[in-house]
Amino acid sequence: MASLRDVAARADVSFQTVSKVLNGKGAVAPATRRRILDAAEELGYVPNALARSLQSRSSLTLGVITVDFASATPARFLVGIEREARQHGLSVLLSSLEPDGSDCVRYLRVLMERRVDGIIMNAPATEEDEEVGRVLRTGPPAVSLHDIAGGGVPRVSPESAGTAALPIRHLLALGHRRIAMVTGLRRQHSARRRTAVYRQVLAEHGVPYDPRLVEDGGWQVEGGYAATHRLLDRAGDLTAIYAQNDFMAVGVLNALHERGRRVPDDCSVVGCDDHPVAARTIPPLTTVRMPFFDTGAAAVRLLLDRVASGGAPPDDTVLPVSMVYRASTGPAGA
Amino acid sequence: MASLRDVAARADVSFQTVSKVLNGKGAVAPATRRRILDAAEELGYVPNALARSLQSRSSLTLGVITVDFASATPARFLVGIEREARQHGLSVLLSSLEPDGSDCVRYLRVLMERRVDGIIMNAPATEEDEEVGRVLRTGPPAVSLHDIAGGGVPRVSPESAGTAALPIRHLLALGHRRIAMVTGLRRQHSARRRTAVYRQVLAEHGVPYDPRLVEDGGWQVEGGYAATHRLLDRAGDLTAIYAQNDFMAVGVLNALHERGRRVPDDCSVVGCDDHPVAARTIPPLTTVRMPFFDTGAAAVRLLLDRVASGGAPPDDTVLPVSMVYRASTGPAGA
DNA sequence: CCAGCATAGGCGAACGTTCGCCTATGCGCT
DNA sequence: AGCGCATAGGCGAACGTTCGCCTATGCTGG
Repeated sequence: MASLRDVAARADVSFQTVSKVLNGKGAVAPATRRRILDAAEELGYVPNALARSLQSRSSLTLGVITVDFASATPARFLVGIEREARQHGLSVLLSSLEPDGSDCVRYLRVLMERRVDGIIMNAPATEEDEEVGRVLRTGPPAVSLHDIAGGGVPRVSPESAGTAALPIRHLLALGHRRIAMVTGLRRQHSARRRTAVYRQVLAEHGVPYDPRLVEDGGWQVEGGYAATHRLLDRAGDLTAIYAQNDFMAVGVLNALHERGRRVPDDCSVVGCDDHPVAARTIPPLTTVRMPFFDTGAAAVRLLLDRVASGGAPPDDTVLPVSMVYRASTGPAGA
Repeated sequence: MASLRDVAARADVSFQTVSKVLNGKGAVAPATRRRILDAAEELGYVPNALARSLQSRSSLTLGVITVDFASATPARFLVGIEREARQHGLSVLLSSLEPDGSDCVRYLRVLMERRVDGIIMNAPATEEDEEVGRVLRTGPPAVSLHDIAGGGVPRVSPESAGTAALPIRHLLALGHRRIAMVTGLRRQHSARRRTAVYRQVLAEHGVPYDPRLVEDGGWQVEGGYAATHRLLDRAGDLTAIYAQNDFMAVGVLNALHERGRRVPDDCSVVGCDDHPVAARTIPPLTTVRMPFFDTGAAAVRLLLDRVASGGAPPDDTVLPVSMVYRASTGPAGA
């Protein structure tokens, strides 16, 4: 692969002059310029970004560490991140983690070795990992979609309280009192926080908390399905179910169908995320719309601000969520 | 950020000796070794992969160019690619394209500038782009999940003929004759190829081809929904629908439900991909299982072979697909 | 007692850039 | 005629590595 020197030799100038021409800096005579451009063209010269980065001390790369994005949610964050990064001329170096996040520190190190300009974390599994927090604080500027142990890393995320409060209030307003919830992996902060909000909103409306109405669905379709069967087995009087994401809600709908419970007449269902599929489940799903792409984009912008300013970590950013009302919810006891 | 030189100064040796110690090459006295390791530790030394790549002429990076992976299919390929790459110690540089693939050449150039060791393409929109083919042939070894104009780039993909032949044969065996198909974007090769196979399989069974039974669903849930309504409007006698992916099948099921057609009694439905959601639609969806992760992984392995051997592009790799039978299909006229 | 060799570590060069500074040429002005 | 200045382009250095080769020291064996 041709280098500046090769082009220079062919155009009979010094390689620094070639650099000048190719970067449009410095004064160069039109004829020389032409000769250099031709030589570069003929040799198929492609600049070496590695060398450039080495010299300029900026790799124009963002590192992204994400939970396995085979599921919909992380993939959509990732899309938002990638799109925004691209718009700023940055490349994205992608690392996905084991489900338990055990290899996070290792990948952080790889990103640091590659001198990425910034790091975006989307790894709920590492929320309590002190080591991850420590490494993040010593490395390049970082932003996280989740909590980071020990702080110092600004967070950008959809309003987590709202994702539980909105649907529960909606169901309460419809007259429901026995409201079940299918959670994501309960050992994760985000699922636990939503559970706390669930309890609090119920309490505000004078509805007692019943732990038998909460089941772990592990974020997956099958988990939502199995959780619903368990819920119906031990709390058959429930009249509504909130699933913490739409995929689990698909499993919920299926299980209710199997049990002969009509939706929404016998049981209302609310999902979360507003995945395209939610619009066409049977019945179409009332759900919480999450600003996935915007969150990813906001994370990138925040990171770039940090890189540019070099200042202290800014405040957390919270993006609003909203309800989408469809046919899967109705008045209690209809 | 500390460099070899900084560590060397602190340990009072030459920086090359530090390099030796840190890479475990060459003979170094235990005491010196200790001093160097301590110095590196104290300074928080992190090697500079950029400089290393410059010298070693290998970036240990794979470039991936993919269609927008907000939809399920490309995301799952990507996961397969990323997992396999990780296992080989390679990082993944991610670029996603505009829907029309117009920025493909630009991103290829970025990858070449960054001296990636190989390129994996997952961009159906550029299948006919001659320029893309040309650039790919001059760059580092590449592998594509789709066709590349002008050839020279080995292809790794699920068996495309099977994805249409299997479900159509299944429906024919159930006695269906009026079999409709909801395609992906029809201007793409893969969708067109499946249409050709659809015609051929029908012909083999003596069933005439009726263009009114084929509709474009554009790969999306809503597209599948709208296409089904159009199909029912103009060919109400259909008894089965094959949707070229599961998300469109969700839309198909919903539209049939709206029209009061029971599945599978009044109309059978087959999807494609075996997305987790397919197992819990109402009714659960008969579908084609695609080896997404395996395909991504196979692409990486093929690419690594090419990088290692430096040989000529190997043959195309085709991975088998299979049927998953669920409740959405049944005998015709049941 | 010295050749020979293993061991420890230094040193120069190269990878491909960018940047700042220096020099040579030519021209206009007083 | 001579000064100064703009223009064109050369040159050295630096970014942080790795690699191969060289040298100094000390030990072993004949």
